[in-house]
Amino acid sequence: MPQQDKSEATTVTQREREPENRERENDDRYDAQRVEMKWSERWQKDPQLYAAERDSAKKKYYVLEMLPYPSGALHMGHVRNYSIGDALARYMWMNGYNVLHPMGWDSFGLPAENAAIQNNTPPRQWTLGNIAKMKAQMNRLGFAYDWSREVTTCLPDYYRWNQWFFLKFYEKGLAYRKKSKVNWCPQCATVLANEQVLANGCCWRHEDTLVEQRELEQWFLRITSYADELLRDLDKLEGWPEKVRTMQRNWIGRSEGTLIDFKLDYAENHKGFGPAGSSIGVFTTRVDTIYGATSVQLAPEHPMVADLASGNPDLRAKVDQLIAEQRKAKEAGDIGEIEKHGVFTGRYAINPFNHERIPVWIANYILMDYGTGAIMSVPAHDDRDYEFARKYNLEIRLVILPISNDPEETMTEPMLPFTAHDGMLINSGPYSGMDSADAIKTMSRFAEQNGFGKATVTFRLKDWGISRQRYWGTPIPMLYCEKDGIVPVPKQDLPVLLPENVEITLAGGSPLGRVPEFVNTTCPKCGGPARRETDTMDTFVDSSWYFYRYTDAHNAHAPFDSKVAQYWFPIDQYIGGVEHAILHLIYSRFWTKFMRDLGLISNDEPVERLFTQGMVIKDGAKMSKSLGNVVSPDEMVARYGADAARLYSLFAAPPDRDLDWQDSGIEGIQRFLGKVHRFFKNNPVSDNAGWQRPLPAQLSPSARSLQRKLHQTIKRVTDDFQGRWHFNTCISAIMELLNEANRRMLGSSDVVNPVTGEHVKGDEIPSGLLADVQRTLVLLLAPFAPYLAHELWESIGETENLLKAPWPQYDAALAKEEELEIPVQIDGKLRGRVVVPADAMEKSILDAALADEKVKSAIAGKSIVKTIYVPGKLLNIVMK
RNA sequence: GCCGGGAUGGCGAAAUUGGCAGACGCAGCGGACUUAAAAUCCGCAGGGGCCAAAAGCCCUGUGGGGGUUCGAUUCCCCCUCCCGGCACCA
Repeated sequence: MPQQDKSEATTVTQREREPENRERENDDRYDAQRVEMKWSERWQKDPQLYAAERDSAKKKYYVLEMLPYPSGALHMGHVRNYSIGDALARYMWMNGYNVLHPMGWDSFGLPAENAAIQNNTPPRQWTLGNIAKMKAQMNRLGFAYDWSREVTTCLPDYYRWNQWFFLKFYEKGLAYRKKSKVNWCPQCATVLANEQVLANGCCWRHEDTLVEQRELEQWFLRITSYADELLRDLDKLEGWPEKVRTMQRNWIGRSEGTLIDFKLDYAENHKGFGPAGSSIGVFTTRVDTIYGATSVQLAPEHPMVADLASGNPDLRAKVDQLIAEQRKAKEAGDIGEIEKHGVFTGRYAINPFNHERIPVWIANYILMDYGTGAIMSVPAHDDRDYEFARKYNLEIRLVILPISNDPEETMTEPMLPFTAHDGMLINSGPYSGMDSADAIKTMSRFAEQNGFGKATVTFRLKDWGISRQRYWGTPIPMLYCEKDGIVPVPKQDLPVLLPENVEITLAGGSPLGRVPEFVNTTCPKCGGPARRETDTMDTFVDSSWYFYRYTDAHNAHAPFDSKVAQYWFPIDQYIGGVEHAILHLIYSRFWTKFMRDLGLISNDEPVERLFTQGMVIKDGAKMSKSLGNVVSPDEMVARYGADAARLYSLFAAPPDRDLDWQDSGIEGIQRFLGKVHRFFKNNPVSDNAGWQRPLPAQLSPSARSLQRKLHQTIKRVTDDFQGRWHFNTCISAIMELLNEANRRMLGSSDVVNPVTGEHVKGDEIPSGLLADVQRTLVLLLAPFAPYLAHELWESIGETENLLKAPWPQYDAALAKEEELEIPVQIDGKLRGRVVVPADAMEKSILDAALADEKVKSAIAGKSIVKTIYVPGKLLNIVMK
């Protein structure tokens, strides 16, 4: 093998550095570092290598991995994510698809500002430096990306289109301003992100300063306008994990119910009503229980509370305490377990159905941001209301009885609270006797006809607040003019550039507000002085549509060309961590629907198939600096090579499960790669061998068995790619093929035993079959271990580009077993085995089984009741 | 508390989901090669018992308990523990 000699020569310098290696003239260890560097250099010289084809007649395939935040270095989760995507991209190339496999950088965000303060480096410089480092890591790992389409979200040629989209949202009435709460640290005098608020509610930099809530005017996108469609279309996403669809369904949280107005009792309000008005709007899904309402409960932050507490410092103080309890529970994430507290306001409201006067309470378990922030409390038919009523001795009134198929049970008093939805009304005036479903409809209609309510649908989903009081993000392209008010930046003036050389401190509010040349501008309407918006956009804006930009990454006139996007979309396979199951994936879906309504695209959904991979953990815990269990990809690549790191991340667990990283495991993979390499080196195929598949009739039983294994392996690997993506079993199958081939070749006269040097005469493996096995091994390995695969491909004299070489096909007839070993069970217990021809009938198998000594002794003295034969699998004889 | 996902040898896992439990790999043990080691190759290996040992045979075993079935890791009911998500959603 001439290539072998050449490559030996290139390692001379390395050998001189390690003298003991000189003795290893016959050392056949695989030098992964040398081979990988060689190919990496070659690949990077050809920028067109992984480029998607334009105007291709092939079928398209868009495979995408979630783009990383350029934190400075890849972690093992990235390696796993990209190894999955890269294997798929390579497999699809080999199957003749026009593959789009791009990569980019989600490069705006908080860490760049933190780094700027710590290292006194401008965010842009820090970010672009990290991108360069991580890109080099990706190239070293051998990921096949079309870098000509690279998207970097922090650059103006990308974020100008964020601004463009924002103006489109504004034009369509889907972007609006409203007051909203932010975390405010009085020491820093600035807004904090949630992650900058410690668990005890204090500032991350001032651990004894309590974070306050402040109201600021902020921009919102009206995602709720699409709530119904976002929910409905989840049913169409059959290529998504059911888990993610369920999570999104719950997140959108549609519920049908009724709005009912409870008027405050005027007699109690002789002073008149406050700014919040004279009635409390309540949302309920169970208007049928309204005759059982014995109080109205307000969220502590409900506008009415301010009216009721004005001039009542005692009440005000109690309310403030409820607010504090609620906030604490929310921050700790256990709002579901809050210890229920409430306070009676001293006022009453009127139930519009029975004109009953019921007390108005304020309670810490009522949330302002769901429904109307007020409920009617029906203790007999709601768990939480029941618990609250028991605690404060409020009346509990039964108004629903169970309906049962068993007449005995119907009309008996149920255990309280009785929350089933299919009951019958009692004590409910004219509605008594109706079933719940009918009553809900009839009572909603009655409320609507009488002007005190209506049937309605509410969502848990809230509008998307996109304003951030930070520097490193897309400037929101809006102006504030004294004369004309809020004025959008004209589209021809985009992009609104993020100024450079801004001093980043964490104090004093939004950094852009301190740059006069940014803030001060002129109004495009009146020419008078105007102020720019100084908030920037949430980085989820960037990631909501970046995958469209990949299709046309250098378009200077539009976010992308519609025709080009139409060709590539929807994304055929999207791969990423399950932590993005809600926010990123719901915003992306929203953005797609908005773009469709603008006429930019014609798909309703961005992603056809979604795959959520498991986490990479170490010693049973998530990798983190504080635990000291971080595994660095660079170190793994330096020690074992990129192929080994990639292969191990696919082999150690099925990709949807968590992966517990073990260094000893990757050593095993390194051994396997060396074994593959040695198999080729020890079994060179003579030049004229070719790789025509030998016919089975020409083969000895031993050779035939190797051929069978070969075709079975192709089938297993192919099936797993088509189906469930259990790459761990794909790789096991390839290992088995190699083991089998090694065993057979060791017995073949073609080769000497590498250890003993003996020639062992055994079964002849014809070189045609050997060539077939070697060629197929390379092809099967190509998606998983591209470096070694390319090296071996070249070493067997192939000149075609392995990247586009056709994926091997298996022959079902050659894969079929000729003989089967059928386990024989007596009463379900294994008692023997018989070897039969693959096409044997049940009768002959039974005869063979009954002739077996062990079976004979097991059935002695009993009689056969029946036999069950599962073709090709098992024979069970049932005795009596 | 709710929703979702899990639990299989010393470890990661497999059994394409009613049909031989533990493929493949790690760690381990024994052997070959070597002055020795590394590397490599071959073999053993769920647990327990019968047995001096081996061969062989038997019992038992997929978080726990029950059920359906000729047969259950797989289906049904109950329970325990672990991971992820969350919003007491009216």
